[in-house]
Amino acid sequence: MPKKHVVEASSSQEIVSGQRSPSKKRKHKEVVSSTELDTTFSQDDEITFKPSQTEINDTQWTEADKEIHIWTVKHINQLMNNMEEAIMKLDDGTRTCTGLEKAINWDEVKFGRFSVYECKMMWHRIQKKVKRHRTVSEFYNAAKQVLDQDPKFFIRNQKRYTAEELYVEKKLDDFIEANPETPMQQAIEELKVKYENLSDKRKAKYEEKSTAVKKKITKSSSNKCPKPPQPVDFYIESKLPSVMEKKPELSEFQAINYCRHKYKKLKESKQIKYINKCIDHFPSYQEEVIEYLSENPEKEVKMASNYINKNEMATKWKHDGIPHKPPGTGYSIFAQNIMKDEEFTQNNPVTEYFKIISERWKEVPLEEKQKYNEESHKLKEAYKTEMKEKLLSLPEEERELLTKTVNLPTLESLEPSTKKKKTKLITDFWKPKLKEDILPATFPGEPKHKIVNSYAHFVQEHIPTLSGHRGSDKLKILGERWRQMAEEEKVKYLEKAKECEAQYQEELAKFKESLSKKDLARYEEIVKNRSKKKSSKSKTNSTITSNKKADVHEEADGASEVENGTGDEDSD
DNA sequence: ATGGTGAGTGCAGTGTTCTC
DNA sequence: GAGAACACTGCACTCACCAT
Repeated sequence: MPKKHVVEASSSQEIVSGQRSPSKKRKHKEVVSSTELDTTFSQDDEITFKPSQTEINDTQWTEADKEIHIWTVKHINQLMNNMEEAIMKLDDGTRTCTGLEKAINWDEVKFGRFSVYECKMMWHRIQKKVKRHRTVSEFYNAAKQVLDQDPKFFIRNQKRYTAEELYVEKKLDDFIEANPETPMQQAIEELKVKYENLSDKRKAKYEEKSTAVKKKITKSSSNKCPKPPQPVDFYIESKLPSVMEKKPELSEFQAINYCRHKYKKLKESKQIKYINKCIDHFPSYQEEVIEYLSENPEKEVKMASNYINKNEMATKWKHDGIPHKPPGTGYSIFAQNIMKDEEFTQNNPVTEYFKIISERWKEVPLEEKQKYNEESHKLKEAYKTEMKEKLLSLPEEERELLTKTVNLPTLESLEPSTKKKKTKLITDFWKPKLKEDILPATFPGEPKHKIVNSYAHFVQEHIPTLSGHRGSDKLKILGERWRQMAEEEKVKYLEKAKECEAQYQEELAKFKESLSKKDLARYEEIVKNRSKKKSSKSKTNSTITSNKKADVHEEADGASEVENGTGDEDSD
């Protein structure tokens, strides 16, 4: 499994912005005036030169570059010395000029007031001049040397498209060697006939190569950003030749579709092979995109972050030992059990499944339902434990990726207490993460507001005695009792309320004292926000109530209209 | 707006298999 | 991934009541 699965879009953006756009180059070209770059003589009386317009165009000039464009013989010698050192570090005898230029550390080469770009430019000029200076025999010897090392070097870029051409290319050298008298054109014709007489199996081999070449050419010519292949593509790649051989009646397109269909029906254990191939290929895809971006700096491309889909990812994790999520509820288990029955699924239309299941579920006795629910609970707990163990065994980075991509539970959600803790540690308080975290409802450690209402105290004390009544009835009864209560008796609750208020104020003052200036400001902000929310809520509530009332009126009006025969429908 | 609480409601999300 | 039909869960919220 590749360590880095996801490449952030921002990094690819950097690649884009890291390139100098062609327009910028043109700007520089315009700025460099001919008078500035005139050939001059230095104090050393040595001949200097100005870069040609083409050289300026080829180079990425900065404002600073323009000022230091005069090279003397001394400078050239210095550059040569620096280049020698740099080349000695890298050159293993096989590097080409282009390859060397890419690998070289130009920061070590640059010197004095000459920038990297200017040094590069001068090195280009030196190479160009040396090439022109070469004699024909030197050139011939160099070419011969290349040919000895790689006989196909000078023809490698010729693209051959068809399977037949690929066959001819492969066999031509041997054929000519064996038949030195045969003219080239005739040799090609004879090889073409030979190809025609090949077995289908051997032909398929060349067809496969041809498809790959065509694919490569179309890819480069269409200049589209590479896309990550899917597991099914790897399956097609490996199976297509044999499918086409076994089913000659199918066109290539049909054969591909046939492969797709086959892949869908493949067991998960077999799909894993192709999913893994896909994952292994992802770094190559990233490289392709980076290369594409460097060639097309003007394009804004977002690199795919998911190279396999959710299901495939789940298959992969499942295969790697991630426990499979159990069915949700007792009813789900019941439904699942019925669905397992092939007779049931074959004899009923899909849309009827759950109608039938729900009917059967209704007939299940309560005790049995309870059993299903217990089983569900057991499975859930077992899953939680297993999942927790598995997640803990993974490195943190991988765990995060896993929970993000497959929507697997987080470690927190697997904790035994299912209810979320509402109070936060004061140390965690300043960590802004989620929107709701920015302004929570309460401040950690804040004293709870005490009951300042005498009636509320009365309710609090007496409501437990009315356990047999409905919630709404309880307050009805207590309201009645409160009204009948003597004023002297009420004083008790009034004093309690006052006491509570005083206690609350005291606790609040202590709490505020314990806070730092920053925390206090934060707390006050929360209190302010709380009262704002409440007032807006009460406003919306009153609007809803008034709207409801209006609705009721409208409904009543509408009903009366219908009754009176004035509604639109009735009038027709 | 506040205290209390249970019942009820609405919504989002989960699960099942299969097709398009 | 949506949609087909259904059950279920969990959460947030409302409602009922009253006096201060």
